[in-house]
Amino acid sequence: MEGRTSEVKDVSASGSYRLSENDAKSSKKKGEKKIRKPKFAFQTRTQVDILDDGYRWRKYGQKAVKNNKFPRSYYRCTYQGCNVKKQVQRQSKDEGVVITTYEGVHTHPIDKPTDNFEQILTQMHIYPAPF
DNA sequence: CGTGTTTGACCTGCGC
DNA sequence: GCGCAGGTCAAACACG
Repeated sequence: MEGRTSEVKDVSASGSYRLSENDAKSSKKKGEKKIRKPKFAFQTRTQVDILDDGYRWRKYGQKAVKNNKFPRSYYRCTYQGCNVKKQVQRQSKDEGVVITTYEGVHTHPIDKPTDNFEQILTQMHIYPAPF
C-alpha cells in the first residue's frame, strides 16, 4: 500500500474535538504569558496507522494502553524549534479507526504536499484553543 | 553518511 | 515507603 490511505471524512463531518491542554511546565512564575499547547484529537478511518500529514515525524516510543488492546505510538516533529508531539492510537473495537492526537503547533511549512490531509490541517488551524 | 525505527530501561507521580 | 502506571530517552540497527 502506497500513498496516504487516510480518509478524514469523519473529521470533516464532525469528528474533531479539542481537548483541554494542561501545560504544567511554567509553575514558577505566574504573570508569565505562556501560550498553552493546543491539543487536537482526530478520528481517522484508515487501514494503516502511518498517517503522513506532510510533516516529519520520529517515533520516540510505543506503549500499550489499558483501554485499548493495541499499543499507542508516540511521534515527535523532527524540525528544529518545532517540538510538536503526535500520538496515534488504534481503536480496539474497530481496527479501521485510528485516533491521531496532535499536541502543539507547527512553526514551519509543510515539507510534503498532501491531498485532503492538508485540508484537515487547515481545519485544525481554524480550531484554535478555546481561549 | 544520515535519518528513522526499534526495544528496553529509567523517571516521575500517585495510591495505599 | 513501596509498587504501579504512564511517559520519555537512549543506544543500536536498518535502510536510502
